Amino acid sequence: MKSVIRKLIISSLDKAKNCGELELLTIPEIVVEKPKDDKFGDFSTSLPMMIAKSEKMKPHEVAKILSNHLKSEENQIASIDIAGPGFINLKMDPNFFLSRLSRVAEQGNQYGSSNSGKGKKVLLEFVSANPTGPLHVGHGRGAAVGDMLGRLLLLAGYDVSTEYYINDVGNQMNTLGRSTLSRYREILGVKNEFLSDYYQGDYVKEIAKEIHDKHGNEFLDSEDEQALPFFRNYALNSILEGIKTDLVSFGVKCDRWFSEKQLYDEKLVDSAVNWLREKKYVYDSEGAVWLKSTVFKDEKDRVLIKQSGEKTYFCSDIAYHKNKIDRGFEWVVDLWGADHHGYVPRMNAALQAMGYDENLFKVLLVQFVALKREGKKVSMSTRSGEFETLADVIKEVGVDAARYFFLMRSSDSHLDFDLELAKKETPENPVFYIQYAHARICSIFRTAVEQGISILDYTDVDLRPLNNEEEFVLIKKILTFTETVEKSAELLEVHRIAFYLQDLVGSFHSYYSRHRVLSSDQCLSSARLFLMDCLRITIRNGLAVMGVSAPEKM
RNA sequence: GCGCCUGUAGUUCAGCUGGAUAGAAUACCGGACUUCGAAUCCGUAGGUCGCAGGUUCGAAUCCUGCCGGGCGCACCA
Repeated sequence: MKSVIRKLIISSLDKAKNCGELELLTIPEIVVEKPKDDKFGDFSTSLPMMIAKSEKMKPHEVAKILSNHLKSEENQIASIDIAGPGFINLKMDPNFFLSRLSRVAEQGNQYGSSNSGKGKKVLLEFVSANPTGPLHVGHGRGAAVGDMLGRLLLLAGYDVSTEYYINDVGNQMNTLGRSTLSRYREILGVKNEFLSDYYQGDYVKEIAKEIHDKHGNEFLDSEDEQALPFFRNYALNSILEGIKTDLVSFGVKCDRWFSEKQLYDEKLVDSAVNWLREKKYVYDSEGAVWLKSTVFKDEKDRVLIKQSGEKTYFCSDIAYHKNKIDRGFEWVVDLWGADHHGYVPRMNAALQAMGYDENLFKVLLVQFVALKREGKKVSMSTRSGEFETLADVIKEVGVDAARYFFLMRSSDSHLDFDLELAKKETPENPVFYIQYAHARICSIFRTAVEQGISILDYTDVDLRPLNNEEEFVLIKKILTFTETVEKSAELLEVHRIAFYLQDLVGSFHSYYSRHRVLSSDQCLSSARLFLMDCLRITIRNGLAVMGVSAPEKM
């Protein structure tokens, strides 16, 4: 909607320039806003104040010129005012909104989609939790945010793929193997020490038990080095399967599972290092191989290959990101837990060393989740084994509430997840408030059918009976859905949709309590039903992009 | 010590690429069901936007300093 207004303003700027009334050597970005107070109209722009200085005119004079041109522009504008220090306020003709409302029903499940992403190829990497234990709530937030971003970018016209990077090599895999082997030996009653840096969680015992069930005492006399590969791989696969299952049951879709091991097998890590060496950003020192990341604002140079000859995690991660870009992605977005933020500068440095534009790569940091139960924080630590798993949370509060709670806050703010609140089926719980609205609208349609009131198609319905204030509040909010999606996608800010829905649905409940949709007036009933249909579509599509269900009955 | 995030109503949070009187939810209090779902609505009240300077027509928003909270600063991943 705002883009329509923006076009009108640009057109009147052109006219003013052609008439010689304005010089317009430079034109700033044209900002169209919805004024906070409705009495200022439907749209406003502060443009006169922004260009007054360069035009050497007073804001009011600029506003006068522009508003004269706007007047002749369109019959869609009901009135134009110049207000305050130099705002232009526009009030639109009711038909401006009504004609756009028809398109909502026409688009149906596609309403909200646009081409603002212009088919840009985006790769979203998210979760990528080390396969050394089950997903916990922190991963859950990353999963929910990443999955929603995928849906959001798709809706906004980006060509998006999602990926999970599996760290299936390195020390932690060995530790996992040793942990499992040690538990296995415990089952066999073989004396051995379970070291403090082993993975403490009970899931390791369960995996060991599974191995014992299938293989009995087959590894009773095996030396560590003989047995470890088997235990490592078994545990890895078992945990990975668990992660996949958790994600599926959380409604999270992942297009590709990318293995770190595969990067090594295909020699992509070596070639990335060699490539950087050719570019003179790699040097040898103290028996190790280093990247000159300080050239690109990292605080110190980083080791790629250790004295031992092993490659660092950073090293293969460079190869991975190079690979992403080689696959043709134009925007590479990573979601990381906030505890990895110190890693951002070195990754940026690595990509710049490889010669890529710094806008190509973007890290979105997802802040921590503080799980609360009856006001008390629940602690999370993989090592101690006292963590709250994602699966447990889903089991307790359900997928819808869990996803909604993860998605209702800005990713870069710390999240208090109140388990008791998420479980409540009362209006304090925001997700129920929205779902209830949807169910309530569906109920109106059921009643309409019972009463034999006809539900007209968008091509047949006469919307003119829609004329009260609350109806227009609703209509205007429905019509901002698409731009909310676009903005949310562009800024990678998922929480905007939750706030939008909360606001939209609040207006609905308020409307509902003041006006009857169904009455003896057929024309009025049809028009209002149509409005309800558009609203239902918007709520459903909004919840869908969050991955939350829109129940017809509750 | 250095770096990143953060500080807005009792609480949880929006608003942050500068705009008009700083918003919502929740809690508290007071109202509203013969009529489409009261899982709802309406109303009252609640604020030195952490503090202090600066930039300008205009600052919660940008800059600087300070204070408080979270998280990082590995030849771990």
